[in-house]
Amino acid sequence: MREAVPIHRIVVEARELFREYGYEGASMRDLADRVGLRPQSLYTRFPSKESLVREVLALTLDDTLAGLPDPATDARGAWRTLIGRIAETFEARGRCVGLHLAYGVTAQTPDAQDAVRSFFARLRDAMAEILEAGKAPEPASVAADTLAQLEGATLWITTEGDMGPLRHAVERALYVGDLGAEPR
Amino acid sequence: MREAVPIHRIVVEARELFREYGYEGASMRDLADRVGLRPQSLYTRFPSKESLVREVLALTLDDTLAGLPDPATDARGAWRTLIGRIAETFEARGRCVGLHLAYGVTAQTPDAQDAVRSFFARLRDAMAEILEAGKAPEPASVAADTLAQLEGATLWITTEGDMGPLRHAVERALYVGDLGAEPR
DNA sequence: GTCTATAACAAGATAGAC
DNA sequence: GTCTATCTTGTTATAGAC
Repeated sequence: MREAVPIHRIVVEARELFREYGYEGASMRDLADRVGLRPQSLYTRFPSKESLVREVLALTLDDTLAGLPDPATDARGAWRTLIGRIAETFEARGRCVGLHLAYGVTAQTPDAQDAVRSFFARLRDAMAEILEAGKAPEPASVAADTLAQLEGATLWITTEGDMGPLRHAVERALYVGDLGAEPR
Repeated sequence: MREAVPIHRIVVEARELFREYGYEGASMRDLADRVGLRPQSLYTRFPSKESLVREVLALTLDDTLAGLPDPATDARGAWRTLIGRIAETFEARGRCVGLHLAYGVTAQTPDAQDAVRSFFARLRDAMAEILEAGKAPEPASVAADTLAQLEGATLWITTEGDMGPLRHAVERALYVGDLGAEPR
């Protein structure tokens, strides 16, 4: 009897595929190959390819937000850690799964579309909460703008391997999160 | 004998499909349906689906840059017109074809990948040229950052229909292009 | 240039044995 | 939980008539 493949492993590999190839470009066959299963065996763990989107984004949100410093006592540290995590992932992987899925899922997969919307809304809200705890003005708007700038910078990583725009986006992000800290 | 379908029409419809569904998600059958042809007839006009990427992006670059004010005599006007065109397209269509293709084409379609890289490099260079004519500092870097910020803002249009981040990105873009104009 | 017909293949998903 | 086998559909692309 063969060792059962951990579900976490499947979701992690699915994330790699979605990030690199997008929703349409990722196939259940490729995923099965990566985890050493037959394609059909995936369907005993997940009802459909579409359902993988929610799993992938739930894992990613958890990776991003778990164990952050408490915004109430260390808003600046929470902000810097969060921005750092996002930027590190973009640098290491070259792109964002969430953005690829945001562009890649359509009304034909409404559950996946909802999962994407929910993912970004939660991430933005977590960012806004930190900014608010740090007494930054317009936290919701600034959170959305900051996330957009980080995401947009992945364009240059993907097309040219240029990390410059991401680094600039990180600098701007750290600056807006510094309000309330000692003056510079 | 039936009227021949203009090639421009096919490329325009291909652009809509690529923008909405991405490279993998767009099918030659869908494209054929849109222009009123059989899928097979497309192959007398284009050697492959991959070749459409270059055509679509060439058309888009032309739409974006054609007839701009001369940067040498009106850098501020050229910049404002260019940013306005990009932003209008993003607002009207909700997303950017170029970004969808940047994420969506892989090493398996190297010609398409090169077309995407070339598209963004040319657009950035055109923006940098305008900034340089307007005596803005670090034109190449600022051009790349500006384009990244506009692109990133489409995340919120796609997921939530929120135009706020795009409008903020436009404001920042117009600000950096105002250097050299009368002080504010 | 467009058509009909078809090739050659890969996709997501299901049934039932072990 | 994983397997073999199979179904159904959709994909890009080609051959040849008109």
